Amino acid sequence: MAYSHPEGRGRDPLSPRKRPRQKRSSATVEVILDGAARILEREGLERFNTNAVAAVAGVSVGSLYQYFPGKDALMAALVRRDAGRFSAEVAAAVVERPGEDWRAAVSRLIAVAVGHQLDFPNLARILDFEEARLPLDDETEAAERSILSAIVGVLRRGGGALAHLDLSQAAADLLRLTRALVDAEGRERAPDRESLSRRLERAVFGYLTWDAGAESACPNLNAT
Amino acid sequence: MAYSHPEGRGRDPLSPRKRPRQKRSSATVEVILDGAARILEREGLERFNTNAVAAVAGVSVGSLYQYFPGKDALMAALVRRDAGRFSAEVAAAVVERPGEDWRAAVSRLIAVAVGHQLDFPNLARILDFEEARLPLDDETEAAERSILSAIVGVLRRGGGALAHLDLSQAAADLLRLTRALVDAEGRERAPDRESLSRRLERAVFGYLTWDAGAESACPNLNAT
DNA sequence: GCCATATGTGATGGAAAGCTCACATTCGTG
DNA sequence: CACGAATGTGAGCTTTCCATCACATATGGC
Repeated sequence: MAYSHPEGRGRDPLSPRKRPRQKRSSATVEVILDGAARILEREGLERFNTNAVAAVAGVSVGSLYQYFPGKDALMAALVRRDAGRFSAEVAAAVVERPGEDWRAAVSRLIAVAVGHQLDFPNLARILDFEEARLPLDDETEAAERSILSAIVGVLRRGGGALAHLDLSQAAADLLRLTRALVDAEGRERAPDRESLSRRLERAVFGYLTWDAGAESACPNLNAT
Repeated sequence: MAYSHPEGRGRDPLSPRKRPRQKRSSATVEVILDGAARILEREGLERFNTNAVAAVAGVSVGSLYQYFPGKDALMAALVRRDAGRFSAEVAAAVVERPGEDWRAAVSRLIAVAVGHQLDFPNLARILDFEEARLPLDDETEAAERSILSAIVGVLRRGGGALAHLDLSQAAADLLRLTRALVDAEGRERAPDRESLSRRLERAVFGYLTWDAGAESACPNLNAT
């Protein structure tokens, strides 16, 4: 269910080469993706090559090339898998609880981002970087759109308080901003999820609620 | 003045191999760095290799290897040069104008970041990415520290309004957050400096002034 | 168990990139 | 201009890695 094109034997260097038809081969594909993810997390982009991935995955290069036409296709598949997972987590987080404030949903989104990216911080950073380089396939793009519209949906619950914002732009900004701070925390020797979450809420709610003209109307904010 | 070690012929794979002694060779080093920057900006990390850099720079590979022991040293030199430049721009921006509000200095910092990163957005993004991988030399690290402490210095002028913040942490967060949003804007087809600056001010001042408990005390911020 | 198909293997061809070295050229100085 | 030192050159050696293919093994329906 993760492959979007028919059996196009074609020449698209990013689409998977063929769809696994038996359990065995689906398992192989998963093992390869896991191996690739592991190398990116532990060794970095530099050591990411098809031979190393196959070796770590415990399969032969030949098997890898049965399913992926090249290195970039493997990368694209990783991006797609990750985007899909993140999208699903986001979708789960934005389900509205009865009577809750929209801010609660935003906090859950922050928690999802932290949980998702901080487990494999190097991998997350590399995928983020590579995503900018690779032409995204339909599935990945759909996942990204789904993430953004979920965020927009939550912001809409903010009603008048956020009426002055371009919600699409805000969603995109908040996503990038969050990823950046989580990335940075992931590079620390001792990432502190608590501190990070507090700073993220500050950044996110700050972005959402700051009003250029309102400071002077709010004495507690600019006590010089 | 850009090289920190004596004539250590040693084996440090990141330090420049030798210091240029004549004008001619200093020019060569500059041309090489410019070529490297140009390739990163226009072709990306993938096509960044010593042969291509030498070709674009109009020198032979041999010349390149006279001054840089390897590809990573070249990259490190680019990072160092960029960090130095940015640090200088920041230092100029934080000079206090008589009677000005600290917010004016923050705005100047934002403008500096935008100006610095948006001219060569791909290069900026790649250098940022690679900086996380390379062990930074003393000079680069000093430049980074200088940037952070300049920011902290500006935040100190905020006085009581920012008293509740960990200023070092805030400076680091704001820098990362700003870089992330500028990067993203740089990838757009038609980067909009105006819109970007507005959103950056929102993000930065929002981060600085948001107070978890203050919303309900400020009616204009949460009109549901 | 048999066969067609799917899947797995890894030696190997070939291309790309890192880097060196023997030699050529230019510079600065007397 | 003469000479040593600094700098520049690029063919080509070496290493790394992408990718294929001829062949081997496994699977599932009959």
